[in-house]
Amino acid sequence: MAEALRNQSPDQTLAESRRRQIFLAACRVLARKSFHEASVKELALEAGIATGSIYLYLHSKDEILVLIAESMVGELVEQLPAIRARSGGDPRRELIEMMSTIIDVIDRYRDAFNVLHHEGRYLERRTEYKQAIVRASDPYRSAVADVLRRGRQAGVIHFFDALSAVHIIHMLCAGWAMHGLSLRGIEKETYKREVTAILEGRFFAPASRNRNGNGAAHR
Amino acid sequence: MAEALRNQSPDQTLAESRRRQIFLAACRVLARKSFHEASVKELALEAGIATGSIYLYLHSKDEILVLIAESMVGELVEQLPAIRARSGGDPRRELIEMMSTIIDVIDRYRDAFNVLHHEGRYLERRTEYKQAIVRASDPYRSAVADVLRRGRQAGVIHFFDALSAVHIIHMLCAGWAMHGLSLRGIEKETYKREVTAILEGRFFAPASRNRNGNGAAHR
Amino acid sequence: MAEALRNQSPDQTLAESRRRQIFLAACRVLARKSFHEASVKELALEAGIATGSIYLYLHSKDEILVLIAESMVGELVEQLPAIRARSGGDPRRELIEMMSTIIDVIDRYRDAFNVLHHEGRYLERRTEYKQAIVRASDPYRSAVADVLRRGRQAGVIHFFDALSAVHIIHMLCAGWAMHGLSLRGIEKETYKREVTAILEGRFFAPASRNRNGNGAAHR
Amino acid sequence: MAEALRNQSPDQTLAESRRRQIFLAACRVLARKSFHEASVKELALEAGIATGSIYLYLHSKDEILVLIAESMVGELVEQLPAIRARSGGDPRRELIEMMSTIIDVIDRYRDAFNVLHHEGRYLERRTEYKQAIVRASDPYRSAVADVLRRGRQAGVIHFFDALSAVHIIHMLCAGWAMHGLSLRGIEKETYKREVTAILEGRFFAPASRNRNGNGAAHR
DNA sequence: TATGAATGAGTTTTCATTCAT
DNA sequence: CATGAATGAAAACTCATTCAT
Repeated sequence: MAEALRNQSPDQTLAESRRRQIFLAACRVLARKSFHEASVKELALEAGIATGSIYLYLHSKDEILVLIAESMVGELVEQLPAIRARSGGDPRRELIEMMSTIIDVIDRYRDAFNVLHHEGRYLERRTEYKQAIVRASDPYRSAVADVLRRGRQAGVIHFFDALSAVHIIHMLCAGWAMHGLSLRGIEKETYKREVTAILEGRFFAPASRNRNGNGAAHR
Repeated sequence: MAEALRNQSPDQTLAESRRRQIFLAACRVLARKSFHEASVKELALEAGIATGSIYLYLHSKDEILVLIAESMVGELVEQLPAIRARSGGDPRRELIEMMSTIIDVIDRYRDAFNVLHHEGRYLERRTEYKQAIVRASDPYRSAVADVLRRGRQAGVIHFFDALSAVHIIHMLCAGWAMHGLSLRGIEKETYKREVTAILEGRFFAPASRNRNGNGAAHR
Repeated sequence: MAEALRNQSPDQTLAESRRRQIFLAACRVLARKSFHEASVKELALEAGIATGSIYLYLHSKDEILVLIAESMVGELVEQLPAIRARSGGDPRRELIEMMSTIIDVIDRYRDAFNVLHHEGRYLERRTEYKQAIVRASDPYRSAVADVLRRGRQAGVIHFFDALSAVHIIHMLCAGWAMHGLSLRGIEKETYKREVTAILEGRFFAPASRNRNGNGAAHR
Repeated sequence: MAEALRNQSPDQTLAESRRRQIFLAACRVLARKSFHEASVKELALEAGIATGSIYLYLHSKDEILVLIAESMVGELVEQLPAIRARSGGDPRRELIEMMSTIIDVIDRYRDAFNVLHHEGRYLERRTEYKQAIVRASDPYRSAVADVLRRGRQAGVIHFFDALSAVHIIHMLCAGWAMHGLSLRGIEKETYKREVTAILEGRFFAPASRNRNGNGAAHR
């Protein structure tokens, strides 16, 4: 790593490490309170820096949302090559594995993810942030879209509309983070298995087979 | 209508109609700004009443979230008997129709729904609101859980874990409201068709057919 | 006065009286500290209202400057008809009397005037305030410009450029408020007499009389 | 120049040159924003040094005001001997020439002058700065007072009170810097001519000549 | 019931100044 | 001498809530 940093100015390194510090602090604080309940003062305190120091690394409180997007997408993207390698060329397997990884990342930063998911919608409407948000989340959207496209080309994934399909995949992953009391106590692996089964077509019994009365869950 | 109200005290009638006024005003305001950007003053103005009058019908600003939950769930529940009647006894058809209706309601109050979905999580943590939120959303959760249970009993719907399944169904519906820029321009019906196809098992090609390279989308 | 207010809504009356309260408080506070040293909190406290209440009657702290301009110009304008009546139709006398009154008003709100004079320059550069400042000070500028114009027409006041002349008259009045330590102890009437003498042409001895060595001050 | 500096320690030379750098930077910045809007960071940046380095040459931000006073008065004082020489012994001519030079200096550093003129009043009240401000501006005050005194002795300049007279002369010069929108477009020379004419007694027509209806501007 | 002026705690953000390097 | 990251106090402004009318 020392090697990787050799090309960066010390300032850039410092800034990056401080931004990481702030991101992790935000995740901890957002587990306790909403974005609007959490004051900059509290975020800074949790990050171990002075209130004003936040503004050396961020232009505004709202930019924390951009920081969250960048950090989470970054962690996902890092793992994409390994996922692809593991999938043995089957886009279906690649999609399932990718979703599993997405759920893992979302689970790791669950509360920050929820905040980003909701508040990001308002940020997108403001011209100053729109570009930053889109740029930050693009690698994620693209990766999912790409697997789906390859799956369709190979004839193993079927969908009508690519944008809708990407969004639905996203919602199935996001779902893990978004339950309130209703999913309390469910294991993450249970959730993953359920989602996988749906995508693999085991949710509804086939109409033709219905008469057989084959009621065994998930053949 | 005068007849329908005859059993209620005049006070309850007025209160109900004012709450409806406030709910509809909140929907309009929340289309423009987030819950925290929208002030009570603005909500009252939009509802055509004085700032202070809000507190005659609501205990606090946060209670607007409870009001939103009650109003939306109420509108869904009204239609459940008709859906059931239309489904001809097939829980699969009933589920698809129910989801279509849920998406319609969510679409009608899209912004209020998003706010409720996000902020509700924080409300649930506060003991004063927990009960109210759960009570308000229970008819919705129950209705979905019930169809799934009947579908499983009939052997036509398969899932491992009931809570997860209910939640996933919810997320697939909620997904329609939660897209930001990414789904701009997609028709609601396109989205519904995509979701239905996934539940009906047409998303992944069956493993056996994979080798054939059958690339036709959605057989 | 009760009669004069009969046409105004109570709200307008309340707002006007609160604005007067704030203006007078600002004058007192600005005698102690500069505009930037004086916080809104302190201004409100001095006016006997809560911090936030300032914003019920003013859009921003900067609008206090507009309020000062309006209040001071208002007090001057009230007296213009009487001055004119007293002047017996001689624009020279009218100008001298008008300047005396201006100096009196400036003296009454000396510190507020200094602040307005300085900070107003920055306010003028901001489009949101430019119009308000110009509108507020226009009656003052116009009144001075008008006397000068009439004096020139009557052949009793001589100047090259009207704008410069108005500004110089203003500076001679403003001068009374702007001394720091240097004029400490001088009487206002002494200052007025000095200014009057200059305008009446007694400052420089006429070139022809120079040789006489007539050193008597102000023949 | 190397010769001229031979007597100074190298430190003083560096400090002097840095202070000049800072003064000129302040003039540029104060043309854009007020003293309170201009941050030390911006002043340092404009001067081409680091933020913290300002404090090697100045004890505080407020001391910039003292620096401005010293620098401007210094530039005026340099030219006093030449003015005196040119005036041929007539204090009236000397005063007019001195005012012309003062207006030139003020015009050169117009924005810095305005800031000094206003903020200086608050600095004078603080014991730590009072002496410095008085010491810095004294050569200016004294020079004007001296010409007036000589003019009075020679019987060619008439005034009642010396302090008032000095202040009025100052205000007439300062006036050039202090116009806002009202004097936009007026030439400096027009302004000087107007001021000179007033001091030379051509502003009001003599009472005796009034009847003649002599309306020619400035005989 | 209805109003909306009043409150003051709490928010985000800025910035003069310090000090380790 | 020079730097600029770090500090934390203080500022302007907002707004949920109350209450006299």
